[in-house]
Amino acid sequence: MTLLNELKPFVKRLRSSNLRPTKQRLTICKVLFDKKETFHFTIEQLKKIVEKNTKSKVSLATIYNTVHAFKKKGYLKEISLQGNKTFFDTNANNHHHFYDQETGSLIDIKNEDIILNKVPNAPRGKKIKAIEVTVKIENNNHNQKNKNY
Amino acid sequence: MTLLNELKPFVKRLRSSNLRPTKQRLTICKVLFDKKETFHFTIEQLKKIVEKNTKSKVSLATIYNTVHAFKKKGYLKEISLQGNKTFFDTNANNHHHFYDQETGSLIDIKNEDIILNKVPNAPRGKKIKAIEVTVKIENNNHNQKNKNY
DNA sequence: TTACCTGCAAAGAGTTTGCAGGTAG
DNA sequence: CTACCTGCAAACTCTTTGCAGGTAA
Repeated sequence: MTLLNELKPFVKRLRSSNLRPTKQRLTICKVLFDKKETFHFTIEQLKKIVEKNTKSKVSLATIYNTVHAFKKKGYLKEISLQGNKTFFDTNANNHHHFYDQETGSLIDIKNEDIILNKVPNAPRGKKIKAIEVTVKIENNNHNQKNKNY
Repeated sequence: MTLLNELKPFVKRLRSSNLRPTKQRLTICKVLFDKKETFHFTIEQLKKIVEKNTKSKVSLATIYNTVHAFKKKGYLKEISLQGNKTFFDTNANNHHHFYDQETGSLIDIKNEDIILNKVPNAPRGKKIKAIEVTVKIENNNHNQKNKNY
């Protein structure tokens, strides 16, 4: 395939992870990593975006394969949320989120905007691997709405 | 049915929630609320415990119905975790957890053991509904083990 | 009697897997 | 040529729903 310059870093990244740089994977890389802001997605959403980019269908299995490979390599992080859908985050560092359950939207919280002043000791025989804070948000007028029920 | 004294509070609780105190629901109540410590469970786990208690089968649909009714009433809380299974917690107050992903076990963190010193402002038009901290833990020797891979 | 509840089975939603054909190296 | 990858469909897991028969009030 034609190797555009903009794709070279992704080819390199894939190669160094023992993943062949296929057309599908390069598009997924471009969607995921070619942006300044981190971004949050479900498998279904990613599939739609990738298909819009390539203007052709991509198999669900390929999306799952690639996302899981990237997760294993540490390029993506799976996010803990209520509900059945799995969210992923292109910011693989430990950080925190706002979560609006009504809309399903996720927003990064800058690390300096949350300060944990006290952290418990891990249970015997265990150690702390990561700390994740989820700040659940809702519309300002939520209570008023609820008064009708 | 025979109304044992120990069940009376549950009958009352169910009645006040407009739920009929059936045999199944009373057993579920006993399993969930008749203990000093809070407890964490999946639907599947609760089903097994309830069946052991009643020494008879209970329908999955009944477990789901009842757990969701209790959640709506505020007796149970759904917990945010990675993965496909939904966990519930008999401690419906806002509090935090240790989560060991290797074993799937959840442990409450006492509220005073986590102090958030700084909390971000909610995005425009939104307000904070709850803050949940998940402290992911793993075995102490986890890194050593991984050195083999 | 009436409204509600249970159990079963079917249906849904999200995810994973097996395999035949295709592609990178 | 060989190992790996893609796409499709089937399978799986967890959850929800529809409905007939049963139970509380």
